[in-house]
Amino acid sequence: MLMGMAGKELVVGLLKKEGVDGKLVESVLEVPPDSSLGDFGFPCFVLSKEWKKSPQEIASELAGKLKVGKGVREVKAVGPYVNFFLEVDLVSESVLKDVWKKKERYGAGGKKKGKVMVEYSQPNTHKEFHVGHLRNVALGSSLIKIMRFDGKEVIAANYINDTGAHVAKCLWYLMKKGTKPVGNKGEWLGKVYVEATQELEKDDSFKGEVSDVLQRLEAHEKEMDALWKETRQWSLDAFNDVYGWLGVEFDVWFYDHEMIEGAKKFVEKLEKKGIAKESEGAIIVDLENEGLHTLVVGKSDGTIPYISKDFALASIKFEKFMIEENVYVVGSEQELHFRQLFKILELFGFKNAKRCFHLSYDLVMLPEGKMSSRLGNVVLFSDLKNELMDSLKGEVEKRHDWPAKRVDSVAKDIAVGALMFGMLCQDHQKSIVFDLKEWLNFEGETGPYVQYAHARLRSVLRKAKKKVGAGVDFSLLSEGVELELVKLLELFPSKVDEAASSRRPSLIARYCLDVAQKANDFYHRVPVLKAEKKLMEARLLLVWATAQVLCNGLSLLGIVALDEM
RNA sequence: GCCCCUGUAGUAUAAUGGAUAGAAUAGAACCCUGCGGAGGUUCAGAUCUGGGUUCGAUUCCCAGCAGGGGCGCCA
Repeated sequence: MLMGMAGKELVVGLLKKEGVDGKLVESVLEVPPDSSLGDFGFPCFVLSKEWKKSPQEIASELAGKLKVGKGVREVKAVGPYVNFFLEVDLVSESVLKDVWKKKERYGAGGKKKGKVMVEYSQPNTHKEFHVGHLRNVALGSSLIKIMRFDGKEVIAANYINDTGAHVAKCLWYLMKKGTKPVGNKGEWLGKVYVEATQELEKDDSFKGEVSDVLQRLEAHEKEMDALWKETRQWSLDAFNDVYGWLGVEFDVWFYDHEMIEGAKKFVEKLEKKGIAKESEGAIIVDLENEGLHTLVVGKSDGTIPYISKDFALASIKFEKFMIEENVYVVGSEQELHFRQLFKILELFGFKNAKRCFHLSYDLVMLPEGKMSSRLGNVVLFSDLKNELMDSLKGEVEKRHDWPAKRVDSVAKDIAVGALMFGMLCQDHQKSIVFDLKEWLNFEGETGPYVQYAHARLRSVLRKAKKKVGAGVDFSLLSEGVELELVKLLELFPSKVDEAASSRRPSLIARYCLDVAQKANDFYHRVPVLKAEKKLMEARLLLVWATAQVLCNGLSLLGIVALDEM
């Protein structure tokens, strides 16, 4: 990166001498699509008006005048572009030495001001955990890793939905049927909830019974409270199993039931400030002028709706945790909800209300359509996990004669790799169509593909039986594929920066794929261990650096870079 | 009805307004006496429609069409 900048400066300097504005050059200078075209390209369109010539003429004129030397090996006009070729060993030396020096910190950004809280996962207790929820967990956990690596202080938060109608429905059915849990209690509870909703659809008269349960719950009736606590814990245990398996962590846990009092107080303050008012027995906030409709912040039966609890939670985040930036990872169907929430926080007067951000993502769909618990076509996380593990254990056993424990552990790392990568490699604004067959196929653009590329590089390093060092002859790395690989490695720090500031983990996933593809290309075309000694040393360093960058990139996605698989 | 998001090979996707739209899967043909075939090589295949802005549009703007989501007491 450092020397990449220096290379850019050399080019800027050369063009400045010919009377081209330096800042202009910096803003438009680009990397050609194919490295055979050069290391940097200057598009001459921008000068066309000022110089009153066609871009092609300008390009050839400039290329003729510019002098080669001092790190710049060649200047060539290609159509409307002036392309620059840098001294190759200059680039590889700076990049590879940089990776060598920083190792697992290569790509990390400097410390940045401003405490951020990222809230994600937010599961409902008493409900099933399916692959749709996995997308949220992948996005949130990866974003946090990326932002931290980029230098931000980030608090990872979970917000458990442990009260409300869904809990009442589940407990109502549980009591009605009097069934006892079998197997994983949390998962079993999720199935009870599905049965409950199906039962409710059959007969309208059950609604009264459920409403009765809800009221007894909110009144903290002793017996009901005990059942709530017990069953809630089953769900929490199940969630923690999932988080543990995925290697996902939270710094703080908030619970829906803890927000009720604060929510009531907040709504009172809203009324005092004249932001909220009474209407038809309910308390509402009119945001019609903002184009955000009218919303209910206090129900006519005296209970508190979902959004008001978010007021209370936001107050805690701003006042107790003193955060400056507030990120919510939540599905796109709640976009209006968050626009309303942020607007009210702003009207209320929170200074950092403008620094609230809803990272919305689209649904995980099935080939036949939307997933729906009601219709029973949901892919449960646990089912997917088990299928993946079965398939992967078989694959690992085919290749290695390892003890069962190691097979298990490696299969798990690959399974997590497949899941996380699958959820992250695509833009979050687009829906993911979930096809189990494809998720069990580990070829192509998948996590295991990247992990495999890494494992092969590590294998070369193992077999070399020679210490890798940075004191090599960099000019020996002259093959096209070697230089392309070096240039890809050079990009990593800027990719991290871009992914963090645009909050797009998918950029890191795509980048890992690019590096893995190039690494495979290199692996097939260029022999390392059979090369002459000096050349082998240089190539070993490149292999080592590539593995390091893949490892750094994968870890930002929550994926283990395996040495053997 | 109004608001938001998305339209790229058969399928699912990538591309700060720039060079030949890049990969993947499925299809066809190949490569283990070459550092791990969970690989690699070759062939074939795509920007919803119509306007506009621009030297230049997959990208930005407008209008349509198609799909998804949302719109005062669900979360």
